[in-house]
Amino acid sequence: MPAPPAPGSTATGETAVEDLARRRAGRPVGGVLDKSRITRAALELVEKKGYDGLTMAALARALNVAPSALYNHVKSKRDVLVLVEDHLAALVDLSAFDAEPWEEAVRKWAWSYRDVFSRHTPLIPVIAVLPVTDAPQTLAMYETVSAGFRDAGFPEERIVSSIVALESFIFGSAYDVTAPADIFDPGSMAEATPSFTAAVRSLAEQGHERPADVAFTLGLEALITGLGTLRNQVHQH
Amino acid sequence: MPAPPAPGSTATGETAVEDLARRRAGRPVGGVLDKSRITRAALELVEKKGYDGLTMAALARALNVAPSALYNHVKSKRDVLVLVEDHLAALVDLSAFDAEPWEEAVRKWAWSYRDVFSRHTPLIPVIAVLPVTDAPQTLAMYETVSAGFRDAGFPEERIVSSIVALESFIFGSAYDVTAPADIFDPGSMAEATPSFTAAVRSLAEQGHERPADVAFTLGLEALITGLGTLRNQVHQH
DNA sequence: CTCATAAATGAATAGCATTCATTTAGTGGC
DNA sequence: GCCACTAAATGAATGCTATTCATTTATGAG
Repeated sequence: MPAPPAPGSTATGETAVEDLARRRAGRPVGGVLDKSRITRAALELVEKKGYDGLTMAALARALNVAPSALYNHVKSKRDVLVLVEDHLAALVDLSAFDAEPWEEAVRKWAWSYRDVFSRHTPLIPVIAVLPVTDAPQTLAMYETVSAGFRDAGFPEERIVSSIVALESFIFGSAYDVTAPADIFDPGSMAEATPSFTAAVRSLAEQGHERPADVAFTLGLEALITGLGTLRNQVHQH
Repeated sequence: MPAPPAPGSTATGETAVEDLARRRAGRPVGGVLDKSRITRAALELVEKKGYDGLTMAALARALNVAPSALYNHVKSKRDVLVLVEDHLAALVDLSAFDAEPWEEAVRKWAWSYRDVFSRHTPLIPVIAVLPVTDAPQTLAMYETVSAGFRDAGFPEERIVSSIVALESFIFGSAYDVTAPADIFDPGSMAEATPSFTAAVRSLAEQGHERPADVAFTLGLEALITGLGTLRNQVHQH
């Protein structure tokens, strides 16, 4: 039976011990795989070719390896997506939970979270149902955010639900960013939909911001205000 | 050049004229395709075998037809998904926009919308970036909801953004419904994440409702309250 | 009766994730 | 210094997938 992940293991599942052993082995350049290298290559591939270009074959090719070799390190393509997701989770800005008031901390976290995953929407169906155990960096994010909610005076039993509500809004909003600009143009159906057509036109006329940003601001501020009323005490500092 | 869709065309793109012509043709049972039949078969297939079972081959088989025959009626599999999506949009409950106050109308719409698509999450990436022109029933839903917001006193230029914000929350929440029950179990990482672990435990202890429903209620009520403040007049009736 | 057209066929293509028996190479034990 | 064990790579093969295309079939109009 394999030992549980060592406490010092990184997000990609590599331990310092394994790494050292590998280094001592003195293998020539290229051809040697590990989860960290797979993650890095997958991310580069996605940035270069998009998620359609992220295939097991292409990933293997980028690593100078046969496709089947990948399966010694991940058990499916989904595993690769999880590795990428967890790497991205570490990029989400949590700094405001240190010093700033709850409202501002949530605001910065949410915007950063949305921005990161709006460039990686194919991961959203994966994250949304991903057990936190499989994604240590994502779990670390939840820990920081949970602590922020607790310190802000949220009752313990409402913290997870509040975070889930925000996260749901964030995931949905990440899609909006990638939607085509004319997604709401009713075209030839305009006469049949007068109220909607007028509303779309009205937004277009005075909108200078990106429409997705307007909606995100609107929803996020509503959520911050609404969820904020759950607090039973003010964050002192 | 083909004529634009007739005014009387249905959600599935069939006209009464075409239908009549087909009926007069008196073809034997089975083997004859149209968008309506394709949509119906796709929906049945999804309900029986899930979205993994919805392949062009399986769909053709259900219709007693060669896979390539489908491409005379849809130009890609995505088109099939759009047909299904638009059929589902017609199932969303809009009745409360007739008589009930704005808050209650939005509440019923949102719950219904989430429930319908929580059983069809693979469609979410498709809907989220789908031009409304391609989905008449979906567009009809937007018209009803827009009119409801207008009548409730929303300024015209904020209506679309408010709906988008709600929709984003709804799509994200639809994923939550399908998530495994133990998705937040920190497992062996519990000691490393004390705040989060305590919050998860606290929710589990007193939760009788489905966790996804608690989060949805929390977020939805916050959004209704928050967005409601945009109104400059009360809905009289 | 003829012709144009819509719609179905079946074969072929290219790509996909994944499996498996086999080979290679490097490490720890003796 | 050899032997055995194991981790990791290979390359071929499998069974899917959506999609295309030249060809055939059938239907209704003129």
